[in-house]
Amino acid sequence: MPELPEVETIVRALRRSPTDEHLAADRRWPSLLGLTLRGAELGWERTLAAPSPAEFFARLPGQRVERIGRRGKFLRFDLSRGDTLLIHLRMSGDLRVEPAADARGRPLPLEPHDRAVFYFAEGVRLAFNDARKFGRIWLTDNPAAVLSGLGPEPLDPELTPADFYHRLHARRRLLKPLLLDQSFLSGLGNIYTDEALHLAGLHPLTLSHQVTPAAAARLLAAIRAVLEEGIRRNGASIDWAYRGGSFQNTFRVYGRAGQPCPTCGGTIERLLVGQRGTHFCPTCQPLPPN
DNA sequence: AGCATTACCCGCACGC
DNA sequence: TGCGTGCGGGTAATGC
Repeated sequence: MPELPEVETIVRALRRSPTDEHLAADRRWPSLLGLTLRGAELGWERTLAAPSPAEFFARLPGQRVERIGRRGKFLRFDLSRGDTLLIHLRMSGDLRVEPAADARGRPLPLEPHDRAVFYFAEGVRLAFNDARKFGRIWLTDNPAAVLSGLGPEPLDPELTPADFYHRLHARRRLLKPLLLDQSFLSGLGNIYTDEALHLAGLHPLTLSHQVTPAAAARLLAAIRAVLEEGIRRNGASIDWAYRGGSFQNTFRVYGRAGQPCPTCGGTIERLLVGQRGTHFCPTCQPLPPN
């Protein structure tokens, strides 16, 4: 489900200080910062990518959450004994923070599809819910080994239009699958890629090495614009996975095949590119002659 | 050799 | 009921 803006929204919510003014209004997200892990349980063992369940259960208790962050579509929790907890939500993963027990101390029931649950000494728990079971969790003292293949962060100002242009020309690939490739750029998924290509006026089948410097600059600006708009709207909520965000209300092309293009009024088309549904406006996003 | 492409796989829920 | 589809990504096989 989640792409960069959805993961960023979750990270910001998990990070919020308990004294934060919003917390009183939204009890779904007490801050996890500073809380101490007491234990965990797994509802689906394969959700744990590493280490073994035995080692996972042995290493977790007693570690405090010192930092919460994001790298690409990974959530990252730095713990107090040098370990890092990494969570990738893949297609259908979601997180909840909630009390672990009621006022009488009775454990509260879990939801269907809760694959992992982290219990904290302070009485709250973090539940990882994932209907499709594609999501993964790592507990590691070397997070760089898991994250090392990721390309640059699209919102990092150190990534300049010139860098981006050079990266595009270092490959000879279709723009759509290239932008989805996390080793090229980290954080984009199917929705924001289609939205960015439309905003930049580039056909998804454009070859990366034929993008001009001006078009590369436009594309990078469009990627940043759609990601920032997504973050501002707390992400997108689509299909049966509702997460509170509203970016879906501003989709220009994604999921709108057969409907009018917001720019020119022409009809949005849908293609299959690399097994992924791809939505675009043939008028606003012409395919350059080879 | 190394890069790019394609097909397939992984569980499940939903709409038609 | 059956089929197509999906906010992701890993792997294997094939092609240039």
